[in-house]
Formats: sequence, structure tokens, C-alpha cells
Amino acid sequence: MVLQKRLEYGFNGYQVPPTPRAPRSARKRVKKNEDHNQMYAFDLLATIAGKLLLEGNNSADNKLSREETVKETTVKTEEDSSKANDCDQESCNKSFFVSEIIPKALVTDTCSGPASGITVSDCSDKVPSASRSLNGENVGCKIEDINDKQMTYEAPNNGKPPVVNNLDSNVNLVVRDDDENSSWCTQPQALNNKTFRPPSRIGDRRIRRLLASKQWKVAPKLNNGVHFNTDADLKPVSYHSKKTCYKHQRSLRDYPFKKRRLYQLENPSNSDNRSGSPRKGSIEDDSSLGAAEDPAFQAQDSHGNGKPFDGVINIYSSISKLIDVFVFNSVKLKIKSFRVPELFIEIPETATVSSLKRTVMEAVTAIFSGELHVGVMLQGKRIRDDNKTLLQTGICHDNKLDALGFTLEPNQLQVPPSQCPEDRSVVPPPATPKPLTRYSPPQSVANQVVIQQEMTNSGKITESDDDNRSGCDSRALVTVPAIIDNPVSKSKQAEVAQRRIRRPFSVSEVEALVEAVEKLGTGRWRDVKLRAFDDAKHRTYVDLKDKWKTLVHTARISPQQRRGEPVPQELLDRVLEAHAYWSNNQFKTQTCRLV
DNA sequence: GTTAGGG
DNA sequence: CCCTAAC
Repeated sequence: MVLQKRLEYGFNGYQVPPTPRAPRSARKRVKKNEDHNQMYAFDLLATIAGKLLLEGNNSADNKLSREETVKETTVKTEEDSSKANDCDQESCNKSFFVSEIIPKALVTDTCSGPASGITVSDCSDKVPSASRSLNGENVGCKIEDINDKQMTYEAPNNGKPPVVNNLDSNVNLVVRDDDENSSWCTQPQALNNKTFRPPSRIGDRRIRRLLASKQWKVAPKLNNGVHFNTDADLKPVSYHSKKTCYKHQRSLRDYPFKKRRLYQLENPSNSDNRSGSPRKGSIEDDSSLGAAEDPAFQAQDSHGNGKPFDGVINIYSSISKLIDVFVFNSVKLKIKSFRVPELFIEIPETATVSSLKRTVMEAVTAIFSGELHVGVMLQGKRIRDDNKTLLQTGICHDNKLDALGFTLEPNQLQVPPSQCPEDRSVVPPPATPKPLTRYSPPQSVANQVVIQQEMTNSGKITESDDDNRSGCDSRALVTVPAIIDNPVSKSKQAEVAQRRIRRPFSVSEVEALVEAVEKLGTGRWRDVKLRAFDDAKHRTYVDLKDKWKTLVHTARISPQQRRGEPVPQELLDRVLEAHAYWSNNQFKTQTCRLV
């Protein structure tokens, strides 16, 4: 039997026993960086697609087997001062502004162009003229987003992974395909309650796994799926459903999730637990058109010849609603993009652009990986009554079409109280401005990561100027729930998000290193670490090895060539001496064979 | 997980 | 300080 044991003497006669190996659980570990950017992008896009893309099916048949792809989903940062001033709590702090509706007359037609924004189309062109003539003009509204794109994720084509392009300083995530042959309102729609499904658990797990690998605390699971306000108590109505243009009717929730083939959603509990029968092909779900509750209106059957008019009805109201139904037979929201009006990123100035991208990516991913709720904003005010029809809320009225928005709201349980809307402390308070170069987040956001990015007109990312902030302003605040009161995880977040901050060795550290190497040699960096730098958590044995390497180099070059804090020549001399000693193979591999 | 060495 | 082959 042969045992090997290091000799217990070495340089300058030091008597150094081998350092016992610590238990595995006690060893320090060095986390490897893994670049999952592309995976992130893909998962993010899938998530976005699952939660945000409310888009009409582009063909008559709504079969699940139909090839469906994500059209466009964009994430943008933009200053939007017009909204936030009257936004309420949720919208200010926990939401994105997703879209806005602008009267058609006010904006250019973006349907024909490569609009990078939200388009709300009423398919006016395809609505029977008899319907349109009711008010004599097109009643659609289009939403235009004029933002430039910066960071673009292109959906995997040909099996290739998504591509990240940094085109500008806006953050813009795009999934697209070229299938613009959508043809709404052409055939009777088999409205299928199953067509809109939340992301799958599998996909969710995948996202979580990826995020976990990056030490991101992920918001609660998506077990309950995505909650759409439009789901609430929507009652089936049958009026006119099968006549005229109503074959085109489709409520918000019926817009299919186009990426579902990639992220097949196998959570049946989420897909069909809405009101009414979930049976496939049903056309009954036209409740978004409203007026269902109106007795006068309901008095008319779909053929206009069934039940007689109730004698005591407000005929004008009824006609008015009828007109509305004719004109706004459906509301089609094509949310091509949603905006993150403000991102605040605190990152060391030594961070690379790559790490910046990664940080943004991870933050956005973390946001979307959590459970999100959708809020509906109209004219800057949140629509709280989920039971109202779109007609009742006025979403279909052209006099109120100036501002329809959707908000994405992270699970509120994850939001610390400090994130209350009026509590502006979620952003660095003006009294304590924090430069972007700060490594750690402000105290006021100790429990979260605040991502906020301000854009100048030129689209450049600029340093945060707290003086420019005023009230619950235009910027929706994007907050990423972090692990509460867990500094370790926070440091790990920073660690994975960017290159470690450079921390030059002090003279005393160099001295400790030299001394340890003199005793232990140049091949036992773990032991050097444990012996001389066990308390210096930021110094890994690889760091020590690297430092020794540079020390040797420094000692060999002329003092004029040296940079940084000068190392006493005495120490450098010891470095050379010890290095020469331990470089001798004779001492490096001394073993003692015991029989 | 450590070590060694290039980047 | 990062990355990774080699052990």
C-alpha cells in the first residue's frame, strides 16, 4: 500500500502541513457564468406571446392544429408623460403601459405599414357597408407606436435561436414572422374558448429553471394562469350573432395565443374555466359587445322577429345600443407592442455593454416569468369593474378612444409595501440621488431591483436625473421582485448580471499572499485562500493565483512599467524568490511514500 | 472542485 | 478578472 503525503517543510524552512480539506458543504463555490441570453429571449418571447398577444386568428378556421406564430411583440422604453399623471396606484407602480388607443383620425394609418406598435382595428373595410353607414364613417381606431427599436429579438426562424440586436438605445423585443396574411372578418369564426391559453407549466418551469440559474428570484407561479379582465362573468349573448358581420365577432379573450404550438399549454384548468360553455366552436361568446343586460335589447332575438318588443322600453336607448353593436360589432386589439416607459438600471460603470444587456434581459424576463395580471386603462383611469362590457365602459365609443391601455401587473403579493404608487421611494428619492454607476441598489429599494431607463430624445440611455422626476409621472415603474432580505442572493444577482467589480489588491493583501505562497507554494491556491484570505469572500483562489501571476510579472518588469498602487520592492523581491523556489519541480511535487 | 494557463 | 481545459 502506498500513501502519498506532502512534505511538511518548504520555502525558508516553513513547516506547513497540508491543509485539510473542508467538508464539501463548507467549501466556497465559484459560480460559473452561463450565458442564457438567447434562451432567455426565447422564453421571454414565449411568455410575452402567451400573455400579451391578443390577436385575431387570421383565418376562418380556428383549429388548434393551425400553424400559428407570434407576430410581433415588442418591449419598449419610452417616456410617456401623458398617461401617468392620472394613473392610479396599480398603473404607476406595478404596471406596464401596454397600449393606447388613439382616435383613428388623429394618427396615420399604420395598418399598411410596418407598424411597430399597437394596432386596434375594427376591420372597417370588411364590415358590411350597411353597418358602417350607420354612422357614416369608419369607426376604427388605430394605435400607433412610433418608437424606434433598439434591442431586437427575432423569433427563431429555421430553427435558429433568437437573435439579439442592439439597434438603438430603446429596448425593443420583437418576435415576428412574416405571416401578415391575416384576414380577419372573412369567415364565420368558430370562437373557441380554448384558443387563448396561459403559458404552459412546462414552459414556465423552464423559464424558472433558467432564471434560477441566474439567481433571479422568480415571482409566484403561473398556476392560475393569466387573468384577463375580460374573462369575468362574460355572459353569452345570442343576439344577431349569426347574422351580418357578427361572424367576425371576437372578444378579447378569443384572440389566440399564437405561439402555443411551441409552448403547448397543457393546463386545462386554466383554459376553460370561464363563464359559459367552453365548447369548441361556440359563437356564443360575444359578451364583449355588451348590451346583454339591457332588457330592451335582449328583447330582440337575432332575427328580429321573435320576442316582441317590450312595450316600455326606451327606444332611443335601444337603437343607440343597436347602432353601437352594429358599428362596434367587435373590438379587435392587435397588441403589437407594449412599452416599458421607464427602466432604471443601476450598474457599475465597469460593467460591459454585454452585461447591461444581460441585466435588462434578466430583469424583463423576471418580470414576465411571474404571474401577471392584465389591467385595462381607459383615459388614464383603471377600469376596475371586470363585469362591465366594453360597450359599457366606453371602450367602443369613439369619444373615449383616446386612451385605452393594457397594463401588466406583477403579482402584488410580491410587491413590498414600499412600492405603493404614491410611495415614490421605489425610485431613488431626489434627496439621495444615486448615480447609475452605483453598484448596489439604493436603500429604498433594498428589497427589489428597480429597473428604470430614461430615454432622451436621441434615444440614448442617460444617467438618471432625479430632479426631473415629478410625482406619479409618465413613467411606469418596472420593478423586479427580489429575494426579500437576502443580501447573498442580491450579491449573486449582481454577480451573475455583470462582471465582478475590479478590486485591486492592497499592499497588505499582497503581503499576506506572498507570505502564504512562501509557505504553501504556488500550486496550492485553495490552501492559500483558506490560510490567508479565508475572510476575504471576494478573493477566490483563482484570484490569488492570478494575482501571484501578475506579481511575478510585475517583479520582473522595470518599476517604470508598473502600474497601479506601487508594491514595495521588498515584497516583489520575495515574490521572485519564492516563485523561483517553488518553481523548482523538486519542491513542487515532493511526496513521501509510506509503506 | 482545483489547478494551470491563455485571454 | 474571465474562461476553460485538464485533472
